[in-house]
Amino acid sequence: MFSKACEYGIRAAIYIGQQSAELGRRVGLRDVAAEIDSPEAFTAKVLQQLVRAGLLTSVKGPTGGFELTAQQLATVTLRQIVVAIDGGDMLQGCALGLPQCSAQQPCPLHYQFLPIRDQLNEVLRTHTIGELAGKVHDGLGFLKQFT
Amino acid sequence: MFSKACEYGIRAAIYIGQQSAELGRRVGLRDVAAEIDSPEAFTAKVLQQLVRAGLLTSVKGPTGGFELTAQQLATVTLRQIVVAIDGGDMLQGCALGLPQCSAQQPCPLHYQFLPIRDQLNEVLRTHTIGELAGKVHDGLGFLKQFT
DNA sequence: TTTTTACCGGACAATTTTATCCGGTATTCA
DNA sequence: TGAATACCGGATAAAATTGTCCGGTAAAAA
Ligand code: FES
Ligand code: FES
Repeated sequence: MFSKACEYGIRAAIYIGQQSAELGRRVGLRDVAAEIDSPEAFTAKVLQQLVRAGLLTSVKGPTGGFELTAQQLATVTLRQIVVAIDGGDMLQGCALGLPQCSAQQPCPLHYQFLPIRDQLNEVLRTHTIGELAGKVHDGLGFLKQFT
Repeated sequence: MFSKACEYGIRAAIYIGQQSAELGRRVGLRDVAAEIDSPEAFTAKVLQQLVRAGLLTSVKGPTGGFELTAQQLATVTLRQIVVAIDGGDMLQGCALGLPQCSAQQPCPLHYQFLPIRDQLNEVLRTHTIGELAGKVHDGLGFLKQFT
């Protein structure tokens, strides 16, 4: 579905968002990688992408780390993260890989896949990081497997 | 969504199925690759996978090529092709990459993604190659872009 | 039987994705 | 000011995916 980079990016953003929202504190890379169970250096690259895209904030030096501002918590959507990392192909492209998806020359699956893709877009578009972070805080969602 | 190999495999199977159903003739690799606009040698690898999985039939020598029997046309589903090439991860795995998707420890997107994944499974499970081949024959579906 | 056709199988190569390492820079704190 | 902290950026490497090449095998036709 999503690339590994995108999976890490989403999980990281939600974790950082939860810490920002509930505890008002920044979290370091080491902490993030441990809490979402991802490779540290690779996660750093993904977070840098998100920072450059303006979807989360970073601060250098001691007491530094990553955080989501109140504004980011309320407005950054899953879709923005997915687009920033994976691009829009999965959100617009043809399921069978035709160079473009359109009703002009639809692939044999076009009309079956449209509602699925629309629903995916809807989910990604209507959920903010703050909202998902709330679920984690309430114990309704997990970002790694606890044995 | 799907891997390139899987996209080629689905398009190829539909094209071969259409030729088998409507014209009762086998098609060669060169023909397949041209009609679905895919790299020839790579497509050969994918077709070999599908033959080994019993989802389509190949015949060597002159007048040989690939075909779908009447039984295969009526019973082989998209899901079988996807599973044979990409495996079942996209059909069962967690959207955020957790090692397993379950309501025991759901990721924050679990309940939003379940209906999407269910609908995807339903589409793949309920459409046979013969059915999709019919759309191509009727001009309702395309397997490559005509300019 | 010989030749030709076309799939099969394995090795190989290019590209993309995933992952690591390390020095540089900015920031905090003593 | 100096030292420690932690993100930044580029280079590098490993792995997976995508793509190619070529000789081998089976089958049909001459
Ligand atoms: S043309 Fe294939 S999904 Fe629209
Ligand atoms: S646990 Fe993530 S989709 Fe089910």
